Amino acid sequence: MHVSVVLFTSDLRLTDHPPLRAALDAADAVVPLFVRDRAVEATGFAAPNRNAFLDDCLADLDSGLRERGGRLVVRSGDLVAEVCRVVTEADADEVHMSAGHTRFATVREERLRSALEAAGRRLFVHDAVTVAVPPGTVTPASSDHFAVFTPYYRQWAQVPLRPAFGTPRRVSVPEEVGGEKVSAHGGSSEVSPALPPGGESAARGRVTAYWRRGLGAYEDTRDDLAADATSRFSPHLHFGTLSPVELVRRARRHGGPGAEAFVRQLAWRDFHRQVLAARPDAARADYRTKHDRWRTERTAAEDIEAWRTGRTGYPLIDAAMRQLRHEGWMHNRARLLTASFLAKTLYVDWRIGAAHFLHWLVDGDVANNQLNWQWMAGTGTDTRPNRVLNPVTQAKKYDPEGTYVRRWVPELAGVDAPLVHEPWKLPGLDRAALDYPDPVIELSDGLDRFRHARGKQP
DNA sequence: TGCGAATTGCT
DNA sequence: GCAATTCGC
Repeated sequence: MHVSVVLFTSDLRLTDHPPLRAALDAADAVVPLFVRDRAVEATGFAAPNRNAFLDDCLADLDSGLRERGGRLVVRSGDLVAEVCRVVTEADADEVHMSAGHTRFATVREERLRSALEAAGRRLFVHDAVTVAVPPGTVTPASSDHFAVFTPYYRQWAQVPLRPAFGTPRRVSVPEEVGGEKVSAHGGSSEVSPALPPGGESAARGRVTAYWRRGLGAYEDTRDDLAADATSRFSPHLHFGTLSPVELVRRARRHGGPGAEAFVRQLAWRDFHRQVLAARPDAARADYRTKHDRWRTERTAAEDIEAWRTGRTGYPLIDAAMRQLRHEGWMHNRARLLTASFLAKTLYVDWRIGAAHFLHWLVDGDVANNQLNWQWMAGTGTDTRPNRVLNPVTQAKKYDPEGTYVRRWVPELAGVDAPLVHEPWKLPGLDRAALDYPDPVIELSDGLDRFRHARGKQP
């Protein structure tokens, strides 16, 4: 009897899953395996919200497999060692998994390949599972990756997508392979109170609802903070409970300006991945350094703490930072504004902001998070000079009624727009009654105050 | 190789 | 509208 192993990573679904399909085609039985890799903790990118969401994903994957006559095998330890152990126990010939695009993922993949080949087994790594268009598929004439989104997108849009696979009817799993008990997360004090549920079932429910109501209006509503009309697919895309290939295909079939704008945003995921695949160090180092001498924990402790806890005195910034902690999620427009505020207005090292986001975001993703932070900090792929988003101007534009601010900052619940966005302009007595902090910095002198610290090195 | 384009801010 | 930088053709 032929047995193959499907190693699940950031692809926790049964629908449109090329490694699972290939494993089923190659063997009479498969072992669907997930390894809680101890080494992930050491990357510094693991976090309570994502661990809780992951528990939901695994529980749902397990029940999906059980409905099809199988089950999910979960192990803990060193990923390479555990996969080898399972391969031996099941006497499997081959292992199928999807490609990762961080340095951690590619190094781990190579270790696994060597270990398996030494044991006479084969590793198959599948592309186009966690992205629609894999890194390296399209490149500019002069480089191994695109550094500007628009020319990338023009080519990306021309790439023929592979067909989307359906959900397998039956998955038989050999009985002799054992694993840990799988159950949905029980919640803990570390986890955001309004964390969304994980798992492919929840993801597909969200797609159905969004396709019915949200997608058509995406172009017009995606930047409206109060409407909160975005898809909220991001955690599902991060954990792979949704397939990017399937989403792009379905959106294109749907058609219209909303679907087009939505597909364009999905292309940003692939764009950031092809940058990170070519420049893995961009997860921690400047992609294009400007030799900034950032303020740090040591020199800006109070400002950083005010930003983290949502007490900067800029209502929109504070609303967004509180939403992040409460939901483990933040509106994309708010991510740009809070990042600009920390990196450009407070002139704090983007890594400090990126680390805070990765701690709380349930969709926290090395490629998207780090490269978006770099984009906003001016060290990334955006070349435009000194782009500072003004938190008051942007608040009036994207939250004109102040609804978003009042939703997250109860101190300002009784203040109307436009003053809700600049409460320091309220008459003295009204302002004193608010119990809301004064701005940590004047917008006008923000950059000037720190610019002396910024200079080119010889 | 000159030129359009880039999740924009400020006048 | 202009700012004023870099990519990619």
